[in-house]
Parts: sequence; structure tokens; C-alpha cells
Amino acid sequence: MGSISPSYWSRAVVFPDWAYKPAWSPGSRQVQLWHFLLELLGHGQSGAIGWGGEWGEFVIRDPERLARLWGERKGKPHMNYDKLSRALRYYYNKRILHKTKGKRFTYKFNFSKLILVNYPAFPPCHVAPQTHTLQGQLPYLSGPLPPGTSQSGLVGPVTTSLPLAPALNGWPTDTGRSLSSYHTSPRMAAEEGEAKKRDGK
DNA sequence: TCCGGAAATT
DNA sequence: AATTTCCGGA
Repeated sequence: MGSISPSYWSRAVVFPDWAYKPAWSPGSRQVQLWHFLLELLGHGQSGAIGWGGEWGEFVIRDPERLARLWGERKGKPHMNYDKLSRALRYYYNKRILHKTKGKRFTYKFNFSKLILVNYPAFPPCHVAPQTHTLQGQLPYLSGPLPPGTSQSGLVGPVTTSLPLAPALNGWPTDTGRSLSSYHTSPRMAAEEGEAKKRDGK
């Protein structure tokens, strides 16, 4: 209960400008689905999606509406939840999302990877921050820094090496890798080896 | 509903 | 590369 409410910190989520530039503009990328989700989650007005019980967990309350909104953003008028959810499932391998099994329309962000990277001291993290250095082009946080956070405003793509806090809540199949062996470069470590193509296939 | 392969699209 | 589209299967 003494923790910071999701609505507080999610409101501070801001995306770098490249996330909004048109794809054809040099050095820019299209907004990605998880950007969009955090955006809606942060403003929390859509009603199509909302935070769930656990930290990072969210529930899609109106799947088809969410799909419609996503379709509008991407210029895909025929978007639907079936297709959107396929995109979400692609995030499993990338370690961006995880499905909360048993709970309908419920997924969970791997914030230990997405947020802590650029905002080390934010979520209640009682573990001593280790010193892995990451330089990301990930969404970063701006706005009010929580008391005790000494570092600068973190505005703009983070170019400063920041202490990275260790993973918090367990990631089911984190292959013992968690946050201890990141050789993270610009983008998320997601690219590393496109960890798919299991031998069984 | 949810999953993940495959191919197509941008 | 990140989806979008389509779909058979659990």
C-alpha cells in the first residue's frame, strides 16, 4: 500500500520524439504497440485498457475497441483483437510482455526491462542497485522525479549511463538471465539473437 | 481464448 | 524489424 500507485508513475512515461516521427523520416521509427499501450495506460481515459492488480499488469477491458484505436493510430482500418493479440504474443519472445495465465485479456509488462533501465530509483526497489550500464532509446521518464532521485531530468534519449536496478518480480522463464548479463546496446536487448527458432521446430 | 507458424506488408 | 494478415490447433 505504501508503494507508488501505477497512475502516478505511468503518467510520467514519455516517449522520445522518434516514436512519433513518421516512419519515412530518417532516423525515426513508427510508434510501437507497447508505446501505444503505455500511452493509453498512462492517460487512462480510454477505458479500453487499464492497470491490473500486480505491478505492470494490465487488463484489456474492451479488446475490439483497443484494436480499433490501435488501427487508427497505425492506419490499419481492419485491425482487430485477433491481430493485435498476435502482435502482443510476439512480445513474449522479446521479453517485453508476458501473459498472465488464467486471467482473461490480462498481460504484464516486463518493466524491469522497460522502465528501470531509464528510471532506476523509481519503482519501490529495495535491492541495492547494481551497476550495469545501459544506453537505451527506450521510452524514458520525465516529469516529477521521486524524492531521493538525484539524477538529472532524463529528457531526451538517454545517453548517460545509469545504474540499473536488478529485476524485481520474477519473470517466469527468465532463463536465469534476468538483468545480470546485459550487454545492452542502443535498442533493447530484444534483438539479441532473436531468441526464437527453438531446435524443436 | 490463446498460441505460434508462415507469409505478406510497411 | 515490427507488425499485419491468415489460420490450424490446444
